[in-house]
Amino acid sequence: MVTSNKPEARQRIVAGAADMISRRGLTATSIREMAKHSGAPLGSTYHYFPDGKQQLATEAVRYTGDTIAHSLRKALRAGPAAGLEAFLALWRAIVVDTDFRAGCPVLAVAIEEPPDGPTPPALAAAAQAFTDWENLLATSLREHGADPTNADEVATLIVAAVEGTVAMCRAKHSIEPLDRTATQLQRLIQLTIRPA
Amino acid sequence: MVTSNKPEARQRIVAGAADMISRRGLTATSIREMAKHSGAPLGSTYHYFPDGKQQLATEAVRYTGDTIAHSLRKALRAGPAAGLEAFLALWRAIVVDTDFRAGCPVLAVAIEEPPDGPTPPALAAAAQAFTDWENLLATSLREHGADPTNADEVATLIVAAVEGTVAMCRAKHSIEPLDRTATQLQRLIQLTIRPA
DNA sequence: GGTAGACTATGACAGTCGTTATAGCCAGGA
DNA sequence: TCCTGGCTATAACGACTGTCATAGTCTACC
Repeated sequence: MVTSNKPEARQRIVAGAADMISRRGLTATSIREMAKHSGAPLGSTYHYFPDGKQQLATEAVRYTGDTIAHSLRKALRAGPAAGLEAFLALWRAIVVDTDFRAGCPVLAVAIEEPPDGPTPPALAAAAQAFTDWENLLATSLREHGADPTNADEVATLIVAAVEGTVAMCRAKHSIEPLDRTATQLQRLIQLTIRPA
Repeated sequence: MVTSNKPEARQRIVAGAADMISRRGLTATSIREMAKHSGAPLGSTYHYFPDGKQQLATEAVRYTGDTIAHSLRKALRAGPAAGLEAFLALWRAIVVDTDFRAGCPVLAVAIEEPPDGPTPPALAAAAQAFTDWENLLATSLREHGADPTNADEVATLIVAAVEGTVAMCRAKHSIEPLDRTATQLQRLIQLTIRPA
């Protein structure tokens, strides 16, 4: 604790914002709440993120996208099935540990109507996060013998299904949907890497 | 136009609220906007829905859940594949017709953190809508020879995947994810109703 | 004609929103 | 010692939030 922990403050705000957005959604989360949730003063958020809420939200989405991608990449070194296992475990932990209150901030940003004009950067970051995850899964599937087209389609299905299942778990206050989805997605992976 | 169209006003408000929630989310949509969006005065919303925003949101979710369930039930009479086809077409139309601005109000409500205390009725309605859709699909799968456990799991996967895919389409401003998901879900249905 | 009840118009309430401005703190280097 | 620059504290801005109360209009029936 001798060294200043100021450099970490910015990071903490981003992580806190991601958590908050994953619970409440982007528009429904105020900058004041994000600041308080990460123990930072309101003034600091505008110091670190001069472009305001939009910039903070964008960095929060990118942070989540990169964090998940990093875990996924590592797990996929043991093959697609292990990668899916880790991907599911990751979301399961988030949902269960927060008692079904938190979910995915990328999804939350994705389903908010953008204002007229150019696509807001936060929405673009959400699209990028989805694409990154899909690419990681598709590459792994191809490397294990999947037909390229099938690999792309299954990768998209996995990301979509997991995102949707997390939402269903929150609504039902149960992780059962995630267990069901897990079984079928694993079955599909086996079918995909060993072309019938 | 001789008869009064007042009885329809309430219905219009509910439908308008569902559309609005599917675009912006529940908390991010104000009662004033919902009223204006359906051409009703603000005072009328509190006349028809004395319990305020919560009641209106709940009815909007139920309305969407029932509407989709009705279409799905009808399409499933031609079998699970036809049912999935119709389910996908339905969401595709919503997403494309609104230029990727609207999605599913049930999902939108499902991912909003409830306040402390009892589960809000809108969230319960979202859970019910998901369950209804799953049951329709699972029943149809069973009726066409699927193993019961597989039927339940595949039904959950279908609902989750479609919901997630709609969100991905909105983020990417493209219906390609829906096409990919469609192909793989159809493949999975064929595999499920003809046990390997 | 008159009256009851369904619906609407209007305005207010206390609170929050995103954002900005200004002034203050408090560490580091000269 | 002073001073510079990163960070914070405080207050304010107009606009918006959910909700309610009141007064008004209009329609349908007796």
